[in-house]
This record gives sequence, structure tokens and C-alpha cells, in this order.
Amino acid sequence: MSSALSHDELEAYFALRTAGDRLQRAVTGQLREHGLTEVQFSVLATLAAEPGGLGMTDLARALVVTKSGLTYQATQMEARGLVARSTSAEDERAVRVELTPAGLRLLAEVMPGHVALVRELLIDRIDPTALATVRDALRQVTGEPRNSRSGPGATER
Amino acid sequence: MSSALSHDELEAYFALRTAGDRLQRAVTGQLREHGLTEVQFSVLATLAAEPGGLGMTDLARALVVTKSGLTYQATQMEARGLVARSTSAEDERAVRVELTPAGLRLLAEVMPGHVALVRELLIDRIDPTALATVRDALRQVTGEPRNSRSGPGATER
DNA sequence: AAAGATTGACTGCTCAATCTTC
DNA sequence: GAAGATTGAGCAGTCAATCTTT
Repeated sequence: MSSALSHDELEAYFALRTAGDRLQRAVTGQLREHGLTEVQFSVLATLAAEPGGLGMTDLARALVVTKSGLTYQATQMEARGLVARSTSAEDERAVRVELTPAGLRLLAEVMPGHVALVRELLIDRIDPTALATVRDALRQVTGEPRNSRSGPGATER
Repeated sequence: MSSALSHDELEAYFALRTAGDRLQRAVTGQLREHGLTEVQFSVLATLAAEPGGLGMTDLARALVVTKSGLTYQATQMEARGLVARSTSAEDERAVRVELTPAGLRLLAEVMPGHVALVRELLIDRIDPTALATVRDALRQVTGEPRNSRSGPGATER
């Protein structure tokens, strides 16, 4: 039982959704120039910090995408030589995804423009003192799905 | 030139994207139960506040969607009887979209659950005093201090 | 020529089902 | 049976091109 959202609450909700949408649109457009989708970029960025590679499920969870969606993207990226998939030695079920040198190179090529864009569209528009507040508040939002309710996780059926 | 993003800045960026993604996923899933996509829900909500109806371009701009995407959704919704399209009397080019009684009814039916979900996933997780800060900060990001509806839109090429 | 809107081809993604290995 | 991953069907959305009216 929850009452209607107050004006401020509604505004906050809209602001979040709109800000997220706008940022996403801009980023997507820029990445497109490099032939990358957003998920692909996230894959590159995430794997760059994981020299040992990652399992598909773990990677999917980290990126908040479905496993099948990740498989699709991984196939595209592998065909382009950006990542390599290999079956794990210990667990024959598991597939480990790793960044190739080409993938790392592309990431390095894309990163500066990406950072500049995020700075221009997001960081530079938020008061530095407010930034920490925003970050902390949004972290609470991403925090694990609260008990009692059907967790809105990206779990596949 | 812009330097790399600091840790805090990166975290803020990441938090925004992740929070937006999670919220979107949860909302999408819930709306699906009513056979609505997110855009369709936004159409209902927006038109409910516009008794006179809206032109396709204006509506698309308000929703931050492309015109062709909106046309697609409008077709689906019209087939389902949720909205009605009619050519404007003054301008033969313009199409006015309006909510039907059935559309209004469905909106009323969906709204409570939607509000509850947003409250649970977003509002209740943010400290009330921080909420205003977050709202204001994100408003800066969307880049429209003017409250007129002439926001920089998703104009089609 | 410009503005409003739609259409068609194509992509990315989700869901449900399947296969394999544990 | 459960976990890791993939496949195939189908939907929502983008882009480019087109049509009509101004």
C-alpha cells in the first residue's frame, strides 16, 4: 500500500529516467562510430580489468544484461577479433571470455572520447559537492533487491 | 581537453547508469504483465495530461523517442483501442493522438502498481533530504532549466 | 524546400527451449 | 536435477527513404 508519489518524488523519478536516457543516447551514438554497441563497450571495459577473463554468467551479471544477450554480443565481438572464448579446463561447462590485444587496442582508442562525453554531459553539469550525494543515493538504488519482494534481478527464466 | 574521470566521478556515472538500468528492467517487467511497453505506458501517462491530444512529433519529443518508433507504438496501441489518431483539421499533415476511454482505464489500472514499484525501488531507498539534491542535479543533466516543453529532442535525421 | 508522418530493412535484445556437463 | 551456456523465434527500436501537405 503506497500513496501516490509527491511532486518532488515524481520529478526525481523523471529526472533519473530522462538523464539516463539522454546519456545513453549520446553514448550509444558515439560508440556507434567505432562500430560498438553499449554492451560491447562494457564488455571491453570490464574485461580490461579482468586479465584472467570471466565466465559468461559472471560477466552477464556484472553488466546487468541477460546471458543470451551477452552470448549474442560475444559472438559478434569474437567474429571481429575483440574477444576470445575458451572452455574452462576445470569445468567443461564454463566458457571464459578474454580480451584480445585488438580488443584492448580498440578500448584505448575509444576511451578518450567516451570520457570526454561523459564529462561534458554528466560530470561538468553537476555541482562537485552534489556529486557525492548523487553517487551515494544511486548506490542505494542499485543495492541488492530488497527482501520481501520478487527481486527484479536480471535472472533468466 | 578533459582528463580521465576520477574514481568518484566514475562511480557516479556508473551508479547512474546501473540505477537507471535496474529501474527500467523492473518497470518493463511489470508493465509487461499488462501488455504494455514502456513507451506505451509513457504515451498513456502523457496523453492523460493532454485532453486535447498531441501531434506525433510533439509527443515523440516529449517522450525522448524517435518519430518512427512512436508511429510503431501508436499503431499497436490503436489496434488495441488505447489511443485514437486523427488528422488535424487545420493542418492536413498533422496527426493528433488522443487517449480513448479504454486507454484511460488501463492507465488507471496500471498506475498503482507502477507507483508502488518506483517507491520501493527508488524513492524509499534514497534519503529524503538527498532526494532534492539528486533531482536538481539530474535536472541539470537533462539540460532544461526552462519548464516549457521545448526540450532538446530526439530529432530524426 | 521544409515539416509531419509513415514505411521497410535491419539490429539488438528478451524469452523460452535446448544441450551439455556437473 | 541444477548450473553454464547457446539457439531460435519474435518484438521493439533505429536509420534511411518516401509520401503528402504546407
